[in-house]
Amino acid sequence: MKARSHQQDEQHLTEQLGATGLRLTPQRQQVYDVLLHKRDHPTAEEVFIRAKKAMPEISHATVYNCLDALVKSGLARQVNVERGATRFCPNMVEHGHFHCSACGTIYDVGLPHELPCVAVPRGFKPEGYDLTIHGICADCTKKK
Amino acid sequence: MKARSHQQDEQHLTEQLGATGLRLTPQRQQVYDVLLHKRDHPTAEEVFIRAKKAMPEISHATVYNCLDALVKSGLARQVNVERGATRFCPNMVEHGHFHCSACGTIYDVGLPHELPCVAVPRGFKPEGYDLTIHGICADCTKKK
DNA sequence: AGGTTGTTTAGAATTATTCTAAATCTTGAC
DNA sequence: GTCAAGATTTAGAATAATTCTAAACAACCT
Repeated sequence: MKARSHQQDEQHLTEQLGATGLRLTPQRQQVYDVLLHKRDHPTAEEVFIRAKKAMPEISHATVYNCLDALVKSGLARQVNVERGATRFCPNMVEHGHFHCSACGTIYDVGLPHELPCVAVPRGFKPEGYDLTIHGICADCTKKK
Repeated sequence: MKARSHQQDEQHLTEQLGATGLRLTPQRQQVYDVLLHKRDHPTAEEVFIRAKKAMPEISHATVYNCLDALVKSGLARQVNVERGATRFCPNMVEHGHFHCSACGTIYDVGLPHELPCVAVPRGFKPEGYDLTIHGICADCTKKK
């Protein structure tokens, strides 16, 4: 994993947001920091709780707004593996997700390189894809 | 597509539900009929509205219960492509989904046969996977 | 400075889903 | 067949997830 200085980080954020016509605000910075800090695919609610520790005045709606801004700018991905709250993931390297149906944990997993050979019907313009594998993770397999 | 007689259908339902310890009830039959009738990946709410036409007394909670029963018994799949209500799909042949980010429509798409070569970490037990392709469908590409 | 536009805020509103307790139905034991 | 046990349905309340609204604030351009 290539480390990035704080300053580089900030510049990266500013650039990516800027390219989408959005500004880098302290709130967006904070929400992004939360995502980077613990990469456990938190829900918006969890991000809200964590962000409040460093920025107690931040509001619910702002967290949703910031998350949307990050997703639109290509700084984070939305992850929907099951009914319930959407989760967020700052890992923008191409990867899939393993969803443990026993404990609910979501793990990032690598993808084979030749995946995008899926045939979409004529005229359809694919822009990206999500792959989720459902099953039982190593921890839960052991416990049982 | 192989057609099935109504009677075969009913037997299939009874068997699949029975294998999961569940009964075939008129409500479950009705909900399944709704899914089969129009395969547009409806939300639970939409299924509720459609089911009510034939069975006005059916309740909200029952539709959720029935959908869960069908999913548990392998008669339908849940589809989560974005934030918002979960959708349902009675197509149990292996396939992926194309989600049009312009109109929101979800299309079933075929999958290449050698897909499951994704490497999951040691100790993980994969049981199934979902593939969603995001992009613009043919209709929306034309319109623009 | 002044106007415009983008962003945040608190809280209300809406949407999606689950829960609860009572009523109803099925099934198996007698 | 009748009855108890367990499964299912129902209406409505409760909860969870997300979006909306209007006012305040901030940054940017001139």
